[in-house]
Amino acid sequence: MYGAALVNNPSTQYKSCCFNNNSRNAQFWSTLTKQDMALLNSHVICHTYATGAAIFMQGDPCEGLFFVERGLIGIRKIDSDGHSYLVHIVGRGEVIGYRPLLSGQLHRAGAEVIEETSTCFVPSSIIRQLLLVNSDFAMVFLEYIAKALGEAEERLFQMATLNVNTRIIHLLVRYHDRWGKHLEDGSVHITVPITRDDLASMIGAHPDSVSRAIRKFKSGGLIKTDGRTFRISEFGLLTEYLQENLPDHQTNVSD
Amino acid sequence: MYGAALVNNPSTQYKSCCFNNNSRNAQFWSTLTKQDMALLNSHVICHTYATGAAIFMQGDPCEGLFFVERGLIGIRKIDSDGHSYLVHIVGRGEVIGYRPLLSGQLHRAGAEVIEETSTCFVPSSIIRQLLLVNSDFAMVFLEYIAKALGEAEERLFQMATLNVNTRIIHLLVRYHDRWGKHLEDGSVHITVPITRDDLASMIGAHPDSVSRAIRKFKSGGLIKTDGRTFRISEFGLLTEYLQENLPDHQTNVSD
DNA sequence: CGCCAGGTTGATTTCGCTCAAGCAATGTGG
DNA sequence: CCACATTGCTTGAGCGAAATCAACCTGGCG
Repeated sequence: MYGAALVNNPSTQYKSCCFNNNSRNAQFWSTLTKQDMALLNSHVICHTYATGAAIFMQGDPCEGLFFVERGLIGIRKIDSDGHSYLVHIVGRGEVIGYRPLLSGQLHRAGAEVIEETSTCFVPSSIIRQLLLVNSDFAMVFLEYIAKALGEAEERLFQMATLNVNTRIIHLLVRYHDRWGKHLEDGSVHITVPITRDDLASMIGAHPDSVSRAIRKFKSGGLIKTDGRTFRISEFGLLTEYLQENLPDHQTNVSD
Repeated sequence: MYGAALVNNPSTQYKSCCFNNNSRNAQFWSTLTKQDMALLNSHVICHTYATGAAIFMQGDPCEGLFFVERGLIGIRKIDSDGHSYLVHIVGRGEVIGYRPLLSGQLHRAGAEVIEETSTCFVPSSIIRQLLLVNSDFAMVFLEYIAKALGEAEERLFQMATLNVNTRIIHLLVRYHDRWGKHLEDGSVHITVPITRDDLASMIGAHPDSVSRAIRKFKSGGLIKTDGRTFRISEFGLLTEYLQENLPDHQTNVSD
């Protein structure tokens, strides 16, 4: 499941799989020179994981960084009583493992595959080397992590000030922006294949409450559901809900 | 209140105030070369703010970074209805403004002075220049922001899973670690001069609930209070509380 | 003195958690 | 192919934590 392990398993290795110029990768790797790219490509280990596979485990030391070429990954935290919380969902074009890599800490959560995923693993030492020799690359990284920090703080603020219903709507809006499939009839389908339990843990609520909230939204005509697919016919209704239904008089500020 | 403004006000300027080798600064600036330091010192603007002053306002563009030489600063967010939330307290040796600087976003919260504060302001352009020419400096910055991200995610997790009482204890523990004054009798005094309302907003609760929780802790012998000072005679009692009183079966994991 | 902001407390209501039951879809073994 | 277990999800009823509302207390301060 690990870079280190993969090195010893030639059958899983193939290189240079993702560092060509595809648009989502560009953001991250565009600053690399030919030499940098050569270094990267000589150490990258690409691998495809089946649904359910573990990419790394909570508590593991961080061996490097995984660039997500394709697929969907869940970042999960488990507490001492075995309760499990999904804290992030990571998809195509994103990177995981950078926080522990840069802070020198252990993985504080595990990564598991939600949908078949192809990743490009780059060992910590190579990333550090690239950061040191290529300052533009370091700047891109700084910007990336600064934005991640902004998002985390925004979520923190929402968790502190919004009630369950509103948090669900916010989650739906985020899902919509990231994974919404716009159909010809103007409606949007969002399919995120996680259980209600995981969905609930993402917003800090219990599955029962989520169920009730969703029922309410359905009866209110905000959404339709079919299993794990949400259908939104009019996106405006969601944002309208946030405007009208200010549980603590909340609205988004200055961003 | 601003770097830009300060430039036009010679009376408030004085330079090279903080970039000598004092231990808390070391973390951040130790990687700078003499040339870097010269550049930094030729552009740094140091200033002392009185209690209540605004260092920057929510929604402002980010002009640079403030290194906190001394004092205490509150980071405050205000929503569209005028509700105010204290989201951070920043003290000596810490830095504010780096997130919007690096992400290229506006300030999403304002900074106000809680206790008389001396800051060293460095314009964005200089920081960016230093990050580009000195890769060790960039690495220190990456590590700093990665740790900040880790803390934000930890708080997010706690906000989602812990009840009000436990969140207060966690806040007290954090205060203890950062600002606890250890007295000769073994007790620890924590004085953070913010209102109960601000304290409540920091943990996502209402002042009434905080009041009740504190009363409970007092009657349970966990803490004593005198205005805005908390007295902790035995720190172990706090951590014990967290162990025994697992509202959602929580304990800290893997960190 | 009266006023006001900050703080505490009590009474009441609301929200969301807990627990338990039921249901549909899927899987499994006879 | 059916009986049965399992898993994911929903729903209802009851309860507890925390918000809300209102009263009151205290210490500055004009």
